[in-house]
Order: sequence, then structure tokens, then C-alpha cells
Amino acid sequence: MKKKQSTIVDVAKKAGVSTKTVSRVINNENGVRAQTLKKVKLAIEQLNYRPNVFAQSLAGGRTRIIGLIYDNPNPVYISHIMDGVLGYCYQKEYAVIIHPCSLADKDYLSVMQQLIKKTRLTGMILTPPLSDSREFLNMLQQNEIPSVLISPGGEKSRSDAVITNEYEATKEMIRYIISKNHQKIALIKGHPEHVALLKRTQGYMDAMSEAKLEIKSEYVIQGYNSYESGLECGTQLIKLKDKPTAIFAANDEMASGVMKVILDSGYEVPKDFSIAGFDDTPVSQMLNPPLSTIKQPLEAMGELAAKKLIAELEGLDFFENQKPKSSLIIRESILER
Amino acid sequence: MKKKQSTIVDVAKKAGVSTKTVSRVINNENGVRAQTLKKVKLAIEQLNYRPNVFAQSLAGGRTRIIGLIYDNPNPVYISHIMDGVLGYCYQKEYAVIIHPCSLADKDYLSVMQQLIKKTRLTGMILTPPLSDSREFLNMLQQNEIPSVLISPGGEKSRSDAVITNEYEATKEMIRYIISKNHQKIALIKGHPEHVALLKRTQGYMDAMSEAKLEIKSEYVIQGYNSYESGLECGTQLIKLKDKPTAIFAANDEMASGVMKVILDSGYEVPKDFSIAGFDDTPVSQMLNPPLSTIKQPLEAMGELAAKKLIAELEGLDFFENQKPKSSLIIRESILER
DNA sequence: GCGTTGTCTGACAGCGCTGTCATATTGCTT
DNA sequence: AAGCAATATGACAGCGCTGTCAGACAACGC
Repeated sequence: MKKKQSTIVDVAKKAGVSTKTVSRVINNENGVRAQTLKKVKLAIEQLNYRPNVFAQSLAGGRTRIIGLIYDNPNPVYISHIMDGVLGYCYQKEYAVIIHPCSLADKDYLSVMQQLIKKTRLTGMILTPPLSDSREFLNMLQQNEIPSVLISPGGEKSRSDAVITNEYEATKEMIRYIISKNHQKIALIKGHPEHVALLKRTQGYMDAMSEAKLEIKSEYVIQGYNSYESGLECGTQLIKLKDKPTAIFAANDEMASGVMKVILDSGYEVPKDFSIAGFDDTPVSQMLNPPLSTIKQPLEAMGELAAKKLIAELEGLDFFENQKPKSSLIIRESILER
Repeated sequence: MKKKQSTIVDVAKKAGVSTKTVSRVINNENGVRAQTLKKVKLAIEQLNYRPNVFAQSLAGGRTRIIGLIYDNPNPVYISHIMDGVLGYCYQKEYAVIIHPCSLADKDYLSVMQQLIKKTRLTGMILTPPLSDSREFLNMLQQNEIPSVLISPGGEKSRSDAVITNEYEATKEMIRYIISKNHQKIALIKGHPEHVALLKRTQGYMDAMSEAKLEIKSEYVIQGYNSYESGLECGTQLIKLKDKPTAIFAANDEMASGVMKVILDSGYEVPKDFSIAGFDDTPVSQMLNPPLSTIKQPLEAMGELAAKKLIAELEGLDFFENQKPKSSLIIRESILER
């Protein structure tokens, strides 16, 4: 039994048209009469035909490969984004090249350029903090590689970006904490080079202002996203004479470090300090007490990114201007005063 | 300026040979005189020539695509394995298709078969628990897809498997606990369907026997790998009249659940109970107290898997029979009695 | 030197598709 | 009904490579 895949020639024959017309159909080109279209689609269906990507790429010079590039120490983050991207791309028959990229590496730009050449990918999805590298974006533009940015921090909301309501969610979290009668709320800021995390800072600021609460400068501490950084920030905070009663950290790792310091110093969470984080990494559930945090819809974001990119690649308009929503996860680390 | 990639024709011309001979060189075929080989290699170098994968695939019918398939709820695990695989494959100019696959899904086999057809991949790397699915392996064999298994649980050590010294490492951990004067050591077993985790159980058993310690049946509890499962197992354990003094869980999630229950019940860790886990997930560091655990060299394992697979695909022998080593990470969750 | 193995090398077709451009068909206009 | 633009379709070359098979060349024995 011959189990050879059917080719475009088979389809053309069956539909009684030329291969070029079949080609038009599979590429959604216009200039095909509705009637012809139907015939061809039927033939494709009946033969269970799938275009050979390699032939397409070779002949057309364009590949169906997109890159998902990351420089993020948090595997959980990437992994969820990835799930969303892969799911959609698989269904659209796009291949995804996943590749790390370290901004710390001096010639990361040329490494990326090589990647593009080598794999001939035609589009890229960038996760933070890459999505805020102006250099990177310029390079992509020069190479004519369309891109979609996940959670870029930049001010202007571009059409090629996937964002979520981090800002609003942070605000909501702070409001929630305030509603529990906290007034002295500290903030551990995210890594200064991760522009995206600025939104979280801003959310804190605005929620505090709205509630007419004082933002004491000693309550706002610069963190660097790591657990260790949380340790340091926590140490600073509990040394304060006038201690805060609640602490919001821009990510779970830092929140976790803060909690550790507090606990080790003989204080209790949430009795002495309420704590909240951001990201809902697995650790937040397992901490003791479990950490209140904010969960981003990462998988949905990944999927949306892929949708936008592929729409752009195929020259389709994509107006579905949705914005996946982040949500509060309230656990035991926050107590009413 | 024409920045077109050079093709095999350019190389052939430059080297003064036919394209076929160049083809022979890039594919490591034999039957090329040393002298010719050198000429061609030089030309390739000078022109900075890279074969076009699409043309190769189209003409040769064989692709340079391998699949990395997983059904593992632990993103951290996958992500490290992935890093290893990607790194090596990138350098060998192989593309990697990463794809989830749920054993729970009734027709996962046909889904995988479709994946193979669709992407025309030529080799697969399976992570646990997939690496223990006989069905899956049979299917691959029928489709003539070579595969490499990561940490298969099966008895016989196959050449196409990447394993680490989980068994020995577990034993070592138990010995370490024993050396801290613990005698009543409990075990939370891994999910029964994850055959790979049996090795951890076995390590526990053998270490206990060697030390001539009794393995009380009530100290050996069946867990299911999750945090929640750890919660349940912990609850059982502390209800015991004759309580263990140390608990080894087959993964960090369960260890973390156990710890939570113990702490919530007013006991202290490690004062009342010493605890150890397995995997060194990020959470283990952030737990309070930080968890002693075992770290597998996941990235090295991923790389080794890719090496083995590619060697097989290219018909090379691969004798480097290394076995990446797992190592103990001792933190504060274990105390001398 | 000649025939006889082997060992290298090259000519050429064709993998499955798309771009180009020419040709056929349709729909309008007058 | 003829004329013309607009639209739809097809013929064909060629993308860059590898498989097949035949031909060239070297090595060896007699």
C-alpha cells in the first residue's frame, strides 16, 4: 500500500484546475472565483492534502517559522507563554523556534541576527525584558522581521504588543490591602531595567494617591527581582523605626525573600506584616503562609501574541483588540488590621 | 550590494567540483578523497556557505527536525531539559519542535502520529512519564522514528536512554539523614504511574536495609506528586502514634505539602521533623526552612539526549557513555537528633 | 601492458511548491 | 453586438538540494 502524501498536483488534477490555482487557494490569495474555490477546497479535503512546508519555503522564499525569544530567569513564566504560542502555531501550521537570548551578552544582537539568517524565520515574539530593547527592535526592523511584543513597558501602546492590565491589577491589589485598614504600605520595586515592571510601581503609586495615603520614600525600595534581592529589601524594611504594616513586592520571588527575613526575625506574617507579590508562581501557593499575588493570563497572552504575529505575516487585519485580564489571588498573607 | 546566501552551486564552482561532491561533503558521506574534501571544505568556509535546510529536506525526504515531547506538570523541569536540547541542536543546525502530549488524552497516540506526519520530524526525545509508555514507543518504532528517552523507569538500561544516578543519590540522601541519627524515616512515594520515580523508592529501601533499619509499612505512603498530595500524606504521617523523625518525599512539591501540614499542626521543622525532597525546584530554596533536596543535572541530560539522538540519526556511533550526576543540596530542613 | 576490480566523481532529473507572465474568461459600456 | 477593462486561470521555470546511475580514474595482479 502506497501511503504517500498527496501533493498539489493530485489536488489540481482532482479539482480539474492548475496547480497554481490550488496554490492560490491554500495561500488565501484573492482572484479565485467562489465556485473554483469550493471545488479546490473539496479536493483538498477529500485527499486530506497538506502542503509540504519545505517545498513552500524553498519555492516561495518565505518560511512559516517564527521565533519565541526570551531572556527571563523565570522558567514558569516562559513555559506558560510558550504553551499559548505553541498551541496556536501548531494549529496554524507554523513552526516555532524557541531561543534564549541574553541581553547581558555583548553581541546578543549579532547572535540574533545569525539566528534569523540561519533559521530564516519570518517573525518574532519577544518576551520582557527583550520587548523593551530599542536596539533589538531596530535590528528587527532593519531585517524586516515583523514582531509582537509581550508586556512592553514603553509608554505608547503599539498595535503589535500584547499587554494585560498589570497596572489596574496592581492598583486593585493595593486597594484591597488598603481596604484591610493598612495605611503604611511599602513597595519593593522591580528591576530597574525591566521597564515592564514600572507599571506595577505606577499602580502602587496611583492607588496610594487615590486613597490619599502618604508614600514615604523609605517605604519604596529598589529590588532586583530575585529572592536574594527580596532578602535585602526585607532587611531594610524591618530596620525602619516606623515600620510598614503591609508590603507589596513587584514579583513573588522578592515577596518570598521579604517573607523569609520577616519570619526569621521573629515577626509573623500576616500578623505583623501583610505581604503580597506578583506572578502567582508555584512557590506562592507553597509559602507559609501562602502568598497573595496577582496572576497574569500568560497562556492567553502567548496565544494572542501568536495570533497577532501570524495575522500580520499573512497580511490579515486583526482587530480583536482584546486584553487578557490579570486577576488577584488572595491567600493568607494579608490580614485585616 | 547583493547579500544573497551562497548556494551549493557557488561552492561547487569555487572548489572546481560538482555539486554532488559538495553534497557528499556536507553530509559526511564517504567516498571523497582527502584532497577533494579539503578543497571543498575550504570553499565552504570562504563563502560562509550554509546548506538550505528546506532544499535538503525537499530533495532528500529527510528533515533535520526533532521533537521534544513532554507531559509533565513541572515547567521548571521541562524548561531546563529544553535548554540543554536547544543548545546542542542549535549548534548542530537541527530544529526542535516542542510539543506537549497528555497521556490522559485517550487518543494521544494518534495526535502524536499526526504531529509526526505534519512536521515530518525524524527523531524524538521523550521526557518522563512519556518515556515509559510502551504504546508510545511501539508507535514510534512502527513509524520508524528513532527516539531517546529521558529517565525511563524500565528495568533494562537501553542505549537510547539518558539516565542519572537518581537511585544512588536518593540512597545517599537517606544515608545522610541516617548519619544525623534518624532511624524512623518515612517515605512519600512518587506517583505510581511514573515508573521513573520507582528508583527513588528503591534508593530509600536499599539505604534503609543497608543500615539495618526497619521499614515500617505505615512510614511508606503513596503520594501523587502534587502539593495537595503532600498535604494529605503529611496529615497521615503526623496522625501516627509512633511518628517518624524524618520524611523523604519523592519530589519537592510533596515535601512542601508535608512541611506545610507539619508547620500548621504546631510542629517545627526541622526540630520535630526533618524533611527532604527531590528536584531542587526553585521553591525548595524559598521554603521556610529551606528544603534539603536532590538536584538533577537537567540541562546536561537534555544535551546528552540531543547528542545521542542526533548521533543515531546521522548514523554515528556514540560511545560516550556518560551519566550526568545528581547531587545533594543540603539546606536547613534536616537536623541532627 | 592489459584486464579487472575497486574507488571517486559528475550529469541530470526531480522533490513540491510559488512567482512571473501570458492567456482566457467575464462583466460592463456603448 | 462590439469593444474594453477587469478579473480569473494556467504554463512553465526554477528555488537548492540529493538520489541514481553511469563514467572516469587508480590500483593491482598477471
